[in-house]
Amino acid sequence: MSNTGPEILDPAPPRAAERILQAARKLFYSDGIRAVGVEEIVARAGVTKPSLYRGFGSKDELVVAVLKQTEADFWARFELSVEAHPGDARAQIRDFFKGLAGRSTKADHRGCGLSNAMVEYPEPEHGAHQVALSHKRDLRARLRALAAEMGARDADGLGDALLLLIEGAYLSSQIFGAGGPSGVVAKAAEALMDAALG
Amino acid sequence: MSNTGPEILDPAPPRAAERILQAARKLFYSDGIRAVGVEEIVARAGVTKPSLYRGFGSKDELVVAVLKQTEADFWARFELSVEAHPGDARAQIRDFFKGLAGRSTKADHRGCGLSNAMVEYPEPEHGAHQVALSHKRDLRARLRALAAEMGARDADGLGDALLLLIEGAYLSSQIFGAGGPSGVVAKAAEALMDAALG
DNA sequence: ATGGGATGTTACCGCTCGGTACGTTGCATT
DNA sequence: AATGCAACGTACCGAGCGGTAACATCCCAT
Repeated sequence: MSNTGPEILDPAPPRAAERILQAARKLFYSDGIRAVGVEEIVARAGVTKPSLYRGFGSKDELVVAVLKQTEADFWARFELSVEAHPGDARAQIRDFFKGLAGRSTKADHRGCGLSNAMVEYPEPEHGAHQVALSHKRDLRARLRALAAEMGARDADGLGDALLLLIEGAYLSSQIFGAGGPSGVVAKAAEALMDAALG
Repeated sequence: MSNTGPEILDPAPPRAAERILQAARKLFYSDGIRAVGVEEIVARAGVTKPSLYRGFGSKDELVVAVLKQTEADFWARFELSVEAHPGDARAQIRDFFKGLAGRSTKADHRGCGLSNAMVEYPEPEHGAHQVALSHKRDLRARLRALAAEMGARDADGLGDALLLLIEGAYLSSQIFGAGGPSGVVAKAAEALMDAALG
């Protein structure tokens, strides 16, 4: 009642830009980027349009900011799998695929926001395209490196094959929802690794 | 100069609706559906807007018509692989994956228009979503049936794994362009079939 | 030759989009 | 208490969207 001073439990009330970023991320992910207008974003964020354009120069810049955060979260999850099994590349991959299988078989999952952005923005000039492409290139290199680390004969081939499974799980998850083919992604990855290590 | 009669070299000038359908298909495929306006479509088709709305009730209906044609072409290609190797399910799959690998590693390839439509239209009510989903369900069933036909222990598992590779190639092709991971999709499919047949 | 379907032409509608000029609030500092 | 300043809201804009009305024209079949 009488607490008029700075809020202790929430000392930094989320700035408008942060609320916009989170609202945009949810909406872009679930509905698609082009399908969501700035009006809907600010409404969901509980702010107004000028706040969006003060924090971000344009909708496109907001899209880029959202995708960069998506990428950061991806790598955070990925490194979690890596750190869980130090020095064991195959166990790291196995761990990651296990998590992927779990996420990809949940209803309303929409795969990878970065992959989806590549579908929505084929033009190489677009910022969204560039962020997503750069991330996928990094992922490809990372998978190839892990494949080499686990001693695969054709490391690049195994890394690429694993990437195909990952992207396939992303796409299939939003096509089929729960009970889709993504349920077998971890087992398929095992089979490919078996074959490449044999 | 004096040729005012019917054109001999082009005796059946394509009806407006047909030209619109083909123009829309190219544009939707290369640029994305939401990114293309009706004005651009009729310009490319060399017709005018009322012709579009006489042949198709709305843009959404045109989208559905385009996707249905895309689906028909897909099955035509698929059956070509099947008929090329009567009674040999594994050879049929191998043939299809070979063609898939070839297409998916060409620059400017944009994967599967039906998969892309699922990304652009997550809402189950949308006609584009329904056409694409129905097709993917059919494809899943078909792959599972072929896996059973070739004697896989876990036929459903193999069929789903092959579907993951296919969708992965679709997505990867438009992410990486030429030289992408889709180049290994046929080899990966072989490895999975080997593992499932023992 | 003539009627009718399909097409082209032109102009327009309402709506929503991304984006902005300008006024208002609230809080820290002095 | 007055001031300064950053953050926010109100109200608006031009453009492009999907879609339509009304009318002229072409071409083919009868």
